[in-house]
Amino acid sequence: MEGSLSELYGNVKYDMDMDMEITSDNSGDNSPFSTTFSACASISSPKRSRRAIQKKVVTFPLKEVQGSRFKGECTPPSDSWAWRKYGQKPIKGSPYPRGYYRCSSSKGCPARKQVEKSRADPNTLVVTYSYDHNHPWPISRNHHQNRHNNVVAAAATSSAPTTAENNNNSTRVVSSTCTTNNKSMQTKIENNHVAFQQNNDEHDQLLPPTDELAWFTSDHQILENNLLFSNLNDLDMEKIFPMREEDDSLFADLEELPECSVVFRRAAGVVAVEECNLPPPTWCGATG
DNA sequence: CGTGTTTGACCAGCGC
DNA sequence: GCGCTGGTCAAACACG
Repeated sequence: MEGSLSELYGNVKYDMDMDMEITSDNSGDNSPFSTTFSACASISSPKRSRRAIQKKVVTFPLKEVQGSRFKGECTPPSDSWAWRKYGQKPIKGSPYPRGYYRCSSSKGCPARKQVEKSRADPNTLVVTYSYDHNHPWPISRNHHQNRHNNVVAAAATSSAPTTAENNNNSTRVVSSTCTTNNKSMQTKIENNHVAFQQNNDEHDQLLPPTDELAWFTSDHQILENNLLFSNLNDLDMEKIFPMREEDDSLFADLEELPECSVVFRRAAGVVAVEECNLPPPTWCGATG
């Protein structure tokens, strides 16, 4: 959950150098999460190397975690990634052990994360993600297919003309199909794709624009930013957000999307995220 | 059988 | 060089 949480929620800190820190304050954001990027002393990468690499720290209020399906001591909240625990160590000065996880979504993936309770606040769970700083932060379960796109072009087909941006020969297209007459919904979608474009240089991820709406994939995989729904099972989701017949026609237009595309939907709208001009994979090696 | 967890051992970095 | 600390390995085990 964190990958997206980091971008979608909370106060974000960038610490790209040992002594430099850039803080971005999302004022007005009610998010309970906070995120820190840093490139100080290290975790992982080359074996046992402590060289400087980029890492990202996300804190979760433990009550939020416990309120979801992820209950228990230091169980990390879901980030729609597959993580495999490979170690746990007691940390000096902290009454709580630190769990070590590596990404198991793809063979050879260098992504790591550490999970521990905050020693200062036992009600806070601290998750530290670490990657080689040339690599994007993984966000969705499909990151291995989609991570290598660093430009976003957004188009709301319901109301706005298709726009596209190109950078580094890589393009991502976000097309929003609105099926409702609800003007408020259309406005939200339009605002979303604008925000998505504005932030695309930092968002090497395959997610629809961030908003207060609840987006999830067509197969009811709940997106990371929907903690409220994270404790619902597929049956519950089907009851709450039934796949209507008319949705099939909506998705018919998406048949031309590349195989790596992910379709996000909502109760009254559909967002298709399309990947174009995929460059060769540079990170995990495994792609769709 | 494949995947994930547990846990003791191993090893690199760092401070003294 | 030595010891401490933290990150990783890998065997054993659990589970579906």
